[in-house]
Amino acid sequence: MLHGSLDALILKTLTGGPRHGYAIAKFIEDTSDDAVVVEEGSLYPALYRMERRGWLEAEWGESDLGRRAKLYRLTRQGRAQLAAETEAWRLFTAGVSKILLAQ
Amino acid sequence: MLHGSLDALILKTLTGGPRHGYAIAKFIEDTSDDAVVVEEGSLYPALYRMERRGWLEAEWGESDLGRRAKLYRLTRQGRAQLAAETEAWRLFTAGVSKILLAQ
DNA sequence: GTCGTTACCAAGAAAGTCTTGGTATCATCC
DNA sequence: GGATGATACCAAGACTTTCTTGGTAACGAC
Repeated sequence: MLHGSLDALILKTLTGGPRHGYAIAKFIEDTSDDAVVVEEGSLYPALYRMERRGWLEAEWGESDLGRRAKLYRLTRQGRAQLAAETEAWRLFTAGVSKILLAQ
Repeated sequence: MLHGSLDALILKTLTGGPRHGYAIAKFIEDTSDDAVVVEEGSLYPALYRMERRGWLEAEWGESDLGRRAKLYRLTRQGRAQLAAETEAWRLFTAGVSKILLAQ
């Protein structure tokens, strides 16, 4: 259950430099202490979608272990999208918290 | 964009006593300062779904203004569901925040 | 030589939400 | 007296995201 936050999480992960899909998922899971789990069936469609929209660019390269991997990096549009989604997320969760966590 | 939080928001709203659909939506919008907007096309399907699952019970009655309205109230199962969803939401948003709001 | 990890991809199903439309009553304002 | 806005409900279908399940392949460890 990613609740529409996956795009922002991927974009944010890539602010640390280019990464391949598998590494992005691992970063999100590790950093969130497994509170956020990214299934591959969610991850790759999200990457294609975001590349198609111009938020990411991909090229084939190698992983740290020397294996074939597709490396994604942020575009300028991706950075703008991240800023917008982060602010929207902040506002939305603040609104939900006012209701859900009251009392 | 409700990101799967609508069920929990409705359940929480009903802890304040029985309300009809329109009043639930207004409460959520007002309490969140319009950060969370509930479209009717999202609201009513959610209410049916939750009634079908035994989280809510409905009966016809009157609104504050004396108009015909269907009043929903929480069941015991609904309370349990609210507790579970609230905790899941808390954990999930904490995980997302660790990534998205870092730096 | 099987298992776990790394790495990618495809197809279809499921779920939730949104869009658009409809019904009806009542109060207010021009 | 007619339009508008608010209150209150409902239906149908489209859309998007996510999940499930399956597949390919290479590598190391046991």
